[in-house]
Amino acid sequence: MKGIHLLAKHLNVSIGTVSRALNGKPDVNAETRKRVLEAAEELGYVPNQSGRALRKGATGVIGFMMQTGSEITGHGDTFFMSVFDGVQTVFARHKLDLVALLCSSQEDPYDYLRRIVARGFADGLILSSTRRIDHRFDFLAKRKIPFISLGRSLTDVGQPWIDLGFEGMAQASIDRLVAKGHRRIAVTRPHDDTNLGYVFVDRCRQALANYNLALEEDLIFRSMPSEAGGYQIARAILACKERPTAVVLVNETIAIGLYRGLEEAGVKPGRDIAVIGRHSPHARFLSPSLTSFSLNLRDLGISLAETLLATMPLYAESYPQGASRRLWPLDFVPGESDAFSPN
Amino acid sequence: MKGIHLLAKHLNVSIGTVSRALNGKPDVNAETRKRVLEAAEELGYVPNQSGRALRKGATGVIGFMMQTGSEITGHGDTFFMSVFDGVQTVFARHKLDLVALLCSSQEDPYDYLRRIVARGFADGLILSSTRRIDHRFDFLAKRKIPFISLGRSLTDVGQPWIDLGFEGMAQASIDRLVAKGHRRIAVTRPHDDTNLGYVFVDRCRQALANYNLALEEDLIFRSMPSEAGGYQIARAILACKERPTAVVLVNETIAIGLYRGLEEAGVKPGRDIAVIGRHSPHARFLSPSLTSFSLNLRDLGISLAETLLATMPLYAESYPQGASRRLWPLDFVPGESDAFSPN
DNA sequence: ACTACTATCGTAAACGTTTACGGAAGCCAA
DNA sequence: TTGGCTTCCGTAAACGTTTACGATAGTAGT
Repeated sequence: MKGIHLLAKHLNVSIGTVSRALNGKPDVNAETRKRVLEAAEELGYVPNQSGRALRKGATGVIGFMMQTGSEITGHGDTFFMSVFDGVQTVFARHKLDLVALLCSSQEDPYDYLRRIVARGFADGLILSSTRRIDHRFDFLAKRKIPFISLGRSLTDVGQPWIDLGFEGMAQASIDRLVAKGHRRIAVTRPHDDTNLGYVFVDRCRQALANYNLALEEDLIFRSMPSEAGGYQIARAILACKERPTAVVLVNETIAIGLYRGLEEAGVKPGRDIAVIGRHSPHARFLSPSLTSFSLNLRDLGISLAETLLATMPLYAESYPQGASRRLWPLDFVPGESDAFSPN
Repeated sequence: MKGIHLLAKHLNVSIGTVSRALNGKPDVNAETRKRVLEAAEELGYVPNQSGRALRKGATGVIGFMMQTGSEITGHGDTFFMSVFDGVQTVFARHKLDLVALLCSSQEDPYDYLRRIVARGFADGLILSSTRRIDHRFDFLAKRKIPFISLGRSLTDVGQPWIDLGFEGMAQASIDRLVAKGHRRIAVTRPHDDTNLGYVFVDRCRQALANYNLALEEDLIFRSMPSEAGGYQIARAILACKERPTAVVLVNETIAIGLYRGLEEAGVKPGRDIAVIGRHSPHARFLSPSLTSFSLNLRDLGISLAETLLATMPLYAESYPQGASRRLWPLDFVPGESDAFSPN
C-alpha cells in the first residue's frame, strides 16, 4: 500500500476524500481537510506526478527550451539564469514547475521539440533562440500546445512573443552616433539566421537613411556570438580600407574580444573609435566602460510567464489580457566607450 | 481511442504486441515488429510518458539541479551549457532525457529537492553548487535515489562525485608565484559556504607552508562570484597597508571587475601585480590575457553522466566501474597577467 | 411527516502504458 | 496419435491518481 492509499488508511477515510482535500475541492469538511493536510505533511506525502499527469492529462510542468553547447545563444553568461528566476516566481504561485529542456547541439531543435511534445512532457513551452524561419512555431500551433517565444520569427502563427527591443536600440545608437558626427558606422550581427540579426541591421539601415546615410554592406560584420567572434570583428574592422569611426554591437559577449583586438593594434575604444553595445554584467567593468543598452531580465521572465499563462485556459483568469506581443524596453546606460567623436 | 490502442487497431493486433514490438522484447515476430515500427513512424506515435512512467516506476528523465538567479553559482550560462552538452551525448544513447531542474533563488534548495523527488520526477539526479554541509546528500541517500554531484561536500554518504581539481590549481598557482619571488599572495574565495572555497584556500595555505610562508588571514578575500565582486576585491587589495604582489582567483567571472578596479588605480595586471585565475571564455581576451587553468567541460559532462549511470542498475552494465570519485584536471593556460615579478 | 436541499463522503471508472500469464498453433520425436 | 517444446500473441491486471456519480445523513421548509 503506497501513496494516497496509505494516507487514506492512516486517516480512516477514502482515497477520494484525501484527493479532494488535497486539491482544494469544495465538498469536503473543513475539519477533515485539516486532518488530511496535517497528515500529508507529517508523512511527507506528495502526489505521484505520473499518476496525476496520466489522469489529468496535464503535467504541471512548463518547459523552457534552449540549446546546449557553449557558443550558441549569444547571450551572456547570466542571461538565462536571470530570466529563469523571474519565470519561476510566477509559476510558483500556480504550483507549476519550470524545467529547462536542453536540446543537444547534436540534435535538430525541431526534432527535439517533436519528441518532447509527443511524450507529453510539458503543458506549455517557452521557446528561445528563435530563427528567422522557425518551424517549431507551426508545429506547436497545429498541435495547439500553448507556448510563447522569447524573440520573434517571420513564421507567425499568432502566438504571443516578447522580443528584446532591438529596433529601439538600433535607432538610439545610430541617432547618438550620427549626432556626434559619425558617418561611417560598423554594425555587427550574429553569424546565423537568428531573427534578431535581421531586425537589428534593418533598423540600423533605416535609421541611417533618415540622415541620408547608407549602411554599406562591407560595414556589416557577422560573427559567432562569443569573445572570439568579437576579436575577429576587430581584426576585420582594422583591415578596412577606410576604417569606420564607430561600432554598434548587437551581442552581449563580443565586447571583450573586440576590445582586445582593437587594443592590440593600439586603437583604444572611446578615444580612437566609438563603441556601443548590449548590456551585460561585465559591460560596465570593461575599461573604458561600455556604453550599452540594458534590460531587466528578471522582469522579462515574469512577463514571459504571465503572458504564457494568460493563453492557457486553466490559468488565464489570473492574468488580465494585456499585450501578448511586445518589445521589451532596453534602457540606455551611458559609458565611456562612445566618447570618441570624429570631429 | 488514442495512443497505443489506435495503433493496435490500425495494425489489427493487440496493444500488448504493439508494446512488446516497440520495446524490443524478444517474443514478437520479426515481420510483425517491422510493421509496428513502420506504422508508429507513419502515425507519429510516441508512447505517453505519464502512462509509461506510472507503470514502470521510472521516468526516463535525469535531472540536473541548479539554482537560478544571476550571482549564485559563480558559474555562468556557458559553463553549464557546455557541461550539459557532454551529459546529453551520453544520455541520448540510453534514450534518457536530461532536463535542468531550476531551483528559484527564493526557495531553499533542500526543500526544492524534496518536492522534486517526492513527485517522482527524475530517475537520477546531478547536483551542483554543493555546499560544505549539504543535506541534499543525506536525503537522497536515505531515499536511495541515484545521484552524483559536481563538487564535493563534507557531507559524505558514499555517493560518487566529480570535483574540479582546485587542489591542483592552488598548488600550481602558488608554486609558480613563489618561484617568481612572490611572498605576499592574495587569495580569493566565494562569499558563501560552497565547498570549493574551503578546499581552495586550505590548499593554498598548505602550498605556502611548503615554502615556510604563511597565508595571512587578511589576504583572503571573499566576494560574490561576479564582476562586481571582482571590483570589490580590487578595492580591498588596493587598500592593504602592505599590498600583495600577486592574486589568485578561484572564480571564473571576477577577473573583469578585478582588472577594472586595479586599472582605475593605475595598477596594471602583469606589470604591477601578478594575477592567476580560472579559465573562462573571456580569460584569454582580457588585456593582458589571464594566466589561468581551464577544463574540458564537455568531457566533464560525459564523465558525470557515465559515472552516474554506472551506479544505476539498469544501465550499469554499459559502463566499467571506474573511479567514481575523482578530481577533474585543470589545464594550465599561460597568459600575460602573471608576468610581474617582485624581484 | 413529507419533501427538498445541502454537506460530506465512498465507490469505481478512467487515464495510457507494461508485463505476467496463459493459450493457440506449429513442429518434431516417440 | 500423443506429448512436449517453441514461437507468437491476446488478455487482463497493475501503476497512483482524479473525478463523476450516487449514497447517506442532517437540516429546513411546508
